[in-house]
Amino acid sequence: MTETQEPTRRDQILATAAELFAARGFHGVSVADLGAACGISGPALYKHFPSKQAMLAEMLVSISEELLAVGRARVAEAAGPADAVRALVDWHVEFALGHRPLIIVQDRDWESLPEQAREQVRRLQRQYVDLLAAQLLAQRPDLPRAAAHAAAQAAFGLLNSTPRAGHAISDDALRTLLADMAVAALGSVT
Amino acid sequence: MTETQEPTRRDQILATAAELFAARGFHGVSVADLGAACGISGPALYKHFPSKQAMLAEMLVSISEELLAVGRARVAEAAGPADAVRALVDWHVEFALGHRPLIIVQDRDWESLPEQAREQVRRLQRQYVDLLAAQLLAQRPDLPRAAAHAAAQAAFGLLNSTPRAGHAISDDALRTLLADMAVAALGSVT
DNA sequence: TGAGGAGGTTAACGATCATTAACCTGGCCG
DNA sequence: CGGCCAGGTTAATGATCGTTAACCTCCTCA
Repeated sequence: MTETQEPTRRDQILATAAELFAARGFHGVSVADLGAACGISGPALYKHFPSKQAMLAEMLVSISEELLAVGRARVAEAAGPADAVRALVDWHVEFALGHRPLIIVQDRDWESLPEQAREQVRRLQRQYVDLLAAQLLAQRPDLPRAAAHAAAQAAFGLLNSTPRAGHAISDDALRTLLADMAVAALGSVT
Repeated sequence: MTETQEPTRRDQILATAAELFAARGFHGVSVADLGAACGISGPALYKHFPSKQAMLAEMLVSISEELLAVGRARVAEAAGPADAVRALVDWHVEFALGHRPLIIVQDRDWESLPEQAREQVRRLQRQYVDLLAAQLLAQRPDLPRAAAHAAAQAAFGLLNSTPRAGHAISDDALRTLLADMAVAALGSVT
């Protein structure tokens, strides 16, 4: 019952789609390209997804949901605000390093989503940023809310620079480098 | 001789193009849209630019050149590495706040550039990041080059989160918030 | 056995777009 | 005066692309 599901065909398609979208942009990949990369061709994708936009929507909604859900769980487990900040940063950098293409697509191509999914993703992302902002406010109650929100957003901007980086540095080194930088940046907010 | 040139028609077109590209993405703006936003219509743009891609190229190459040139000047004026880091961060945040659309377009749509311009922008951006990385290395000679480079890139990722922020916070407050965060983040790199 | 659906295929359609063609117009200069 | 050219216009072109249609072929299972 709790065994891990083997990856379905849809998941494989989504994974290669994420890589192609990350590399060339949503509009830079045709369904023919995408099909070819999956070993099938063009219109066969429509047996699995109703449209090209639906693929983008599915991948972006699901990662936004996962980021938020796990983020909330980590905050709940934390001993206090400082602990929670560290936990959120660690979670985000762990996710970003493990899913580089998705991170790239999420902050480059979210505007190509259909209206409904775009709103959903925006709402999830906003809740996710607010999760971090709330911990900053818990630490420094006199911090203006707008400043806390901007600081949280800036921290994620730092962490999301990850996937664009070359591979001249090991993942482990990059992980601690980025996490330390983000925590230091957030610590400087008064 | 040294008087400031009045903005030419081309510049006005580039400015509105930057705003439209930032709002909807390079592929999300048709030449008809862009013409309409300029008060002329569609093909008239070809009296000023040889192609739509050429507009993108001109704006991205020129801002990359300006960022690098001024960045070098600020470093040259600086008293030492720590001073240079602060100067580079201040310069970048000043530029980013003053040219939000260009910053958005630069890191979202640079892949839509024609081959030649893309290489040129990549080279300029790399030199710009190296400018900051070099100051970090001057401060901490035993820092691995790859780590310095990654740290510099992360700092710019933080600063470039600026333009996407809502306007709930004043530009002045945002300027110092981001600059302090970036400096703190860079200071944490050992 | 044989019906049916899941998952392919290729061909065609319709829309959108960047770009070009062909043409117009008003102001500047010889 | 008269021609030219900078800077517009609208209409046509050609390519690309997402999507649909029509058809095929196993595999499953009653």
